[in-house]
Amino acid sequence: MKEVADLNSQDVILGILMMGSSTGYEIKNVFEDVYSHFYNASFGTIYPTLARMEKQGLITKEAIIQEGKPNKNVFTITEAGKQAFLAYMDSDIQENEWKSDFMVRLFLGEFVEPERIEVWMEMSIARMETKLAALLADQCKYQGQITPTQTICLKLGIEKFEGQLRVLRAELAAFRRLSAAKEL
Amino acid sequence: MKEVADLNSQDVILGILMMGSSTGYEIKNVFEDVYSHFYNASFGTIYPTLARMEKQGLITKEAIIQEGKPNKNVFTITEAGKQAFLAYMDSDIQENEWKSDFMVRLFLGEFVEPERIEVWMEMSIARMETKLAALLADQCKYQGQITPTQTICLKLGIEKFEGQLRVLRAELAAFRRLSAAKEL
DNA sequence: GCCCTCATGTAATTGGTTACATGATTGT
DNA sequence: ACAATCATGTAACCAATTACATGAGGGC
Repeated sequence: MKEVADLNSQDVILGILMMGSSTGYEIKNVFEDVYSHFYNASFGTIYPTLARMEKQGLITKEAIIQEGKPNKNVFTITEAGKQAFLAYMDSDIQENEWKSDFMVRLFLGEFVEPERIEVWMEMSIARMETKLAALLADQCKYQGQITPTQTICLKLGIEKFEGQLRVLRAELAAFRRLSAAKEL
Repeated sequence: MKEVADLNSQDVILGILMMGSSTGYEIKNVFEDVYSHFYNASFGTIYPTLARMEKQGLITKEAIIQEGKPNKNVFTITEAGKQAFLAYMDSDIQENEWKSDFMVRLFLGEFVEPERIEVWMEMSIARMETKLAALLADQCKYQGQITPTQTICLKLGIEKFEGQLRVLRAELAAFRRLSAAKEL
């Protein structure tokens, strides 16, 4: 038996449902939008989890028949679900987990040509710029209508990308100067 | 069948073994030391992976009999292993994956009392301070003997924690002012 | 007496991913 | 024609975690 439950999709979905009833499809959108820089889950996780939660009585399902669009199932949290959510909020906070293929490569950079490393860094910068832009857009979009703690989340995300970009840009420039100097 | 292989322990272990022969126990230490802010793996992953890799001919095992200490198995990368490593380095870089229980809670902060949020933030700050201190210590310890790209990794890690700490400290102070104002 | 370091390994479980399957409607 | 949006779900697979098992030596 597992002694300390770590962060799982059920708890996060419970949290999303605390903010209002929702469908599996909408939950996926939430994960891709605001949640994207601190959690994620696929349809293959969301739908079976929702089904299990309903069986456990944590949520209820209401089928909505739509015209011109596929029917959908709206899930609502129950009293038991709210208690499960509160139990999660009461549990110890698990450590952040963070896996970066880019940083693994960078760490092993000595085994590839410098040009490759430059390309990696450029790609990484481009990816982060895209994500930063998305967060900045979110900040404008949701301005005034999100809670104070949600604002902190957003700021933390923005700072993360801005900081990484700052370092990466400076290091890429330095790296290029070094390569240029070697070629002479 | 999986079309795009994502970051896995085998590739990372291959990379560690490129830097020199090592035991499972030593690899675990590497994960807990320098790698800790961008990758991690437990003994339950390391030993079975090493065994599989040996069977596949990617590495060779040499048993070392020690006195006063348990015997150990030193693994060395083979030619086939080097090729597998290079194939990994040639593959597309996977997106960073990042799950933060702390940020999930923060996002759902409206459902708990403000005092709880303060405690969470304080805890998070303390944890990050510890990790930052470790990285700063690494920077001194390995100064001059790590590769340029490894230095970038270290800087990226330091910046990450410093940035998060900056935001968190400022927001905690603001949060406290808000709470104090409400109480009057 | 107790815990830490050194050192390796297995077994049970599980949480999650990818790929597949289906299908109407709307926009380019 | 083609792709995207809306919408739900299953099946096969697997990578990884936790807990357990073992055991000597050194420091407190």
